[in-house]
Amino acid sequence: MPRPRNTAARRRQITDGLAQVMADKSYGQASINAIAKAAGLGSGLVHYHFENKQAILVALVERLVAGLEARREARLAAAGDDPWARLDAFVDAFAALDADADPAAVACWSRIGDEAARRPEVAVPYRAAVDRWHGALTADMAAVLTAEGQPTDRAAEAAAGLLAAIEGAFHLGQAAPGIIPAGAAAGMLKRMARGLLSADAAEAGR
Amino acid sequence: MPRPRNTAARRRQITDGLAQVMADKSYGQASINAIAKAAGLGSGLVHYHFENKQAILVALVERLVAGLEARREARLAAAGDDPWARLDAFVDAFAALDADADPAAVACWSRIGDEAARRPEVAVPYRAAVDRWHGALTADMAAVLTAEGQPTDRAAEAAAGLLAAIEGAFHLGQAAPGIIPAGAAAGMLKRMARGLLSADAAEAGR
Amino acid sequence: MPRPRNTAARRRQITDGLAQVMADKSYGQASINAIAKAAGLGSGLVHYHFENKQAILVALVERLVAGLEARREARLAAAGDDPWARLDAFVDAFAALDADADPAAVACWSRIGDEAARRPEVAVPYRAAVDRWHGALTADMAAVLTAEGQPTDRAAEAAAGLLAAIEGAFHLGQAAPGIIPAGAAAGMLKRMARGLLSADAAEAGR
Amino acid sequence: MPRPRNTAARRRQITDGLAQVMADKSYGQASINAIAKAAGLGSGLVHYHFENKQAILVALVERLVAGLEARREARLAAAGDDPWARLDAFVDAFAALDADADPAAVACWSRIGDEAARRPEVAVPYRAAVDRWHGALTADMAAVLTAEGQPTDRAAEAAAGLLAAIEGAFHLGQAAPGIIPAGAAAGMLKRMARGLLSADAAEAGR
DNA sequence: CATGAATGAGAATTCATTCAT
DNA sequence: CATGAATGAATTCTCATTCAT
Repeated sequence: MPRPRNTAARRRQITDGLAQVMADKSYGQASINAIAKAAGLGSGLVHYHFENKQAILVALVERLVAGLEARREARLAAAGDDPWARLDAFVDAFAALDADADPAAVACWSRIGDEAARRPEVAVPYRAAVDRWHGALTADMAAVLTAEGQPTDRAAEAAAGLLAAIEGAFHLGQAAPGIIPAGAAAGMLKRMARGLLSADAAEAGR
Repeated sequence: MPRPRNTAARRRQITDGLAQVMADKSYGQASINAIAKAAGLGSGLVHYHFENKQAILVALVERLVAGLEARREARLAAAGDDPWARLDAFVDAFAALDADADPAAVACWSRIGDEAARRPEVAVPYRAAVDRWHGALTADMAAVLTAEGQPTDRAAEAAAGLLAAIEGAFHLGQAAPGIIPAGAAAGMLKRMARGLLSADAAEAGR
Repeated sequence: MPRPRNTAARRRQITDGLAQVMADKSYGQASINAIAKAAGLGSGLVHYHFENKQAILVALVERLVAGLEARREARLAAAGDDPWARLDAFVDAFAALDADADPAAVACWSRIGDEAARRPEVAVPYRAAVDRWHGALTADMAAVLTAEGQPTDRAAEAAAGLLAAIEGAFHLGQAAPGIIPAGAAAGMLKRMARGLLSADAAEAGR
Repeated sequence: MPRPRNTAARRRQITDGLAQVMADKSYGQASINAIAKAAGLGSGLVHYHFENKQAILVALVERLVAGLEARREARLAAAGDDPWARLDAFVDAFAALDADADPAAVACWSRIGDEAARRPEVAVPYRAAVDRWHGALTADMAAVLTAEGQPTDRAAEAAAGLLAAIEGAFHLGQAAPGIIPAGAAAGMLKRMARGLLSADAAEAGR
């Protein structure tokens, strides 16, 4: 009659705690004590459930990625096969993160890329997600280009551009709040996507 | 006969040191000792020339901003009054940072927005620069829209979108190297700018 | 119907676990969790069977001592009353620890003296055993000296010397493996014992 | 006009502090704070002068080894070429450690072998010293055997035996104080050396 | 008896900042 | 101005011990 296992719930509490702290502080400033306090747990328990601090960040990245992908899946189901609708589903999945109930997630995501650039363990799930998204976007964009009778060789680059714009919207939203009007992000990103795929604009930038 | 003043040179050495260290580590991980070593100076000297560590970051932000604005000024002179050329000058000024000799500056800039979001002192010069650029871009974009007979009310939002995309290109370049093909950033950004300003795309995103 | 008692078996499992862990780590580095894992038990159970961590070490010392004395008893039975044979039985009992199946015990023993020097509770059984062995050795050595017509006043000192050499063989075997050739320890120790008891060598060291 | 360098003196203070603490506690129990207090320094300074705690131990080992070798050199000069005298010089160099002013060094040395067995960095200087001493002892013992017309093939093993006995005298002196009478160690060890080299004893241990 | 979660004190280590020279 | 030593608080991590089940 041992105490029932609750590792999954505790790990979730702790990653939530990190997300809350990272809404105000950087990952480096998020002390284990602050995370534990935000999670309502003793500090020793954090290291009982996680090997080290970085492992919490990795788990948080995995959770945020899974959440984003779940949002996208939900919207893709409604989009059917229309390639523009599929692109919009992608953008909306990210923009909805902003609109939805989890402001901590937004603040975190804008910081995670930087941590990934310096910490190989964090880079693994981050980069895997980015590559997955880049592949999916490239396919959707190629479908758009094909439907419009254009060559598809610019699809990968255009997908990278849209990813960059999405990431940038998160970052700018954190670093310079108010510059992007509330609710404007999704429309902005869709217009940029259209610019990336437009035949007219193809010659811009030589 | 007083020793000749060399404060300006020393401050430059030290901000350079910070930039070098921040190419590999986050600001939080950049210790004063590491900065001093990268600058080729004794560690005690750092606090003689700077009140505290954050002041170095502020000075670095100011220097990077000044550099970017100098690049833009140089290109604007060549652009004359053509509004599209002025927009391209903006994009090129940032993209050139990438192409130019200073990879440390690129790595730093992608990190500075995050620090600005958490540190009021850093936010001051960062936000001032972003606001300045946003105003200039808004004006340039309004000029484009006017020239094309469109209403200018979307100019501010479009300017925010382009800024976001520029920032995003820096961030994605650091966090997921290789996703954006080398040399492709400027063209990508210009196409996105055209998308933001296109009459056709105006209805995208409802 | 009460659950059958298994305390003795559990205590044995746990002291075995400590011995295994101490073959690789020092006592200080042997955590309760590691001991429990090596014993194949849950960590909470350790403190059910032992008051505290040090009690495990004390129990282990008692077990190793009992094992050594059992080996000596077995060999003494074969040695009869011949004083040289009794001395050899002592040496062989220790050297056999080395040759026998329990390398963990060897590694432990070389560490236990050090712990005994710092922890009174551990010192109690350790010191008692050493004193017992010293007394037995002194008697055996006195018998040898008497048989050879020499005075017995050097017996106690000689016994201490042999004990030191035995301990030293364990320590050196751990700290500098290979210095003592495999299988050479027993012969070496017996020759040293003869040196300690030799009439010729009596004047050495003034 | 910088503050004068005093790193060497500080490192010496700190290794002395470790030696003092290790007279009462094991290395594992010797906290940085305790070492710093024993050295009369702030705890932060310890890590300014040493990379980490283990580096202090390594430096201490090197210092103790150097001290022992200096003692031996001094005695060797007086011993001339007489092989017995050279052997006695070795034993006396170690036994004098006991008699001399530094009881902390004795307590440390008895512990260092154990640490060396578990920590590769500590093993390097320890093992190097042991190998050096083993080589020197082997040569001296071979000279003795040659002078007495015996074959020299047992010299290396005899040297290992004497080293073991010396180490054992340190350990037993710590773990069971009083067993070895004060001042008796050197004579004991010399008699054991004679036993190891005696023609009569050669057949002992079969 | 048994399990594994929980606690909290203490350990090593880092580092911005201050100071003596 | 400049150097590098010194300080002490903060941080991550470990772990014996206790507890709920």
